[in-house]
Amino acid sequence: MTEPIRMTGVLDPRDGWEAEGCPIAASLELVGTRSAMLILREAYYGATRFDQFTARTGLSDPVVSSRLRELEAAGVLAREDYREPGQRTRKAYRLTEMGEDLLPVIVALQRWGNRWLSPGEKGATEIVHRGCGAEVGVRLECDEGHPVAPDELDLKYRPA
Amino acid sequence: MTEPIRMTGVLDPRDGWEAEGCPIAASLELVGTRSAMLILREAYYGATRFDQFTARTGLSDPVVSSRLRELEAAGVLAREDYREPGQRTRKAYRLTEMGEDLLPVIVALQRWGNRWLSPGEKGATEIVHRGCGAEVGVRLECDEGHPVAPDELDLKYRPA
DNA sequence: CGGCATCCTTAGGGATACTG
DNA sequence: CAGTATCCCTAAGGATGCCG
Repeated sequence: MTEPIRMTGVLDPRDGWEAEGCPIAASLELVGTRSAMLILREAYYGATRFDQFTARTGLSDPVVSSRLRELEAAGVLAREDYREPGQRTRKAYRLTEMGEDLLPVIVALQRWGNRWLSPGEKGATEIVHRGCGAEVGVRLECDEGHPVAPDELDLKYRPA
Repeated sequence: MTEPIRMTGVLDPRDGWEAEGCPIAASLELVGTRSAMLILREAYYGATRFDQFTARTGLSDPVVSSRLRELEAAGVLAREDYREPGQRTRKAYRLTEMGEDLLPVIVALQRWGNRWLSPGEKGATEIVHRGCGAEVGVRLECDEGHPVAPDELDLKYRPA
């Protein structure tokens, strides 16, 4: 065990972040459920139709129905009609830019689960770099393009 | 909206990943609750004592108690006694290596929430690179050190 | 201060059945 | 195929109270 990551720059811990202002809490309100995450996982894996989501997640119809509508309302998914030549109209759920931007969260969870919770290497999946074949993870980087170590983080609070 | 991220390399979608083998699902079993994430957030922000976790997360005592024990049992946190000179013994919860390794998940959620859910810029927090001051996010990278674009991902299934 | 036991409420989620 | 409505069960979480 190493030293805990230290974040500075907040005067009083009670000043604000634990409330609704916290973007982490806000994110969790929307995608913090198991069902939402599993549906997003399948969206990244290429699912677009209702029955694909139910079959591949193992979630029940009503749950998938609710989550899809919530995610659509929030702007994470977009529902569109599409018609292949000679086929009838179908519904497709596609990731929006907002939805795609969540990919690192899923990749980070995947990587962490594989590293620390893998039930004896069996039956697990791996996300790899196409071509290169190496497993893909996630790395801290600031908007200036610098790689960031865990102990170089500051927490900044923007008061209202 | 752009094209969905495509993952290839799995023959039959039903072949395995949706079940217990999925490391994402496994991760969610452990840290997929709001309370677990908020407690981890505070651990990264420097909290170590019981009352810090309750005060800063707004969670009730019993919930904090349960989550702390679960996270400790799983190896994410370690409980240790410490004694400052002249003080009585106190309990401290510290992140293990396994726990620190989850940091990218929290940072990714924070960044996503800030970008897409920000409630009007007010009262929110930001994680910045110390010194440089730029906001910190997360970036896909493979074990070979290559930066990875979202459309360069392959899903690999390792059967039992 | 640092918790756990108890009780209660609500949100997550499954089963079944029904509609366009 | 693509859902919705209803019903029910379980897990998440708050309030209160007690105890070392």
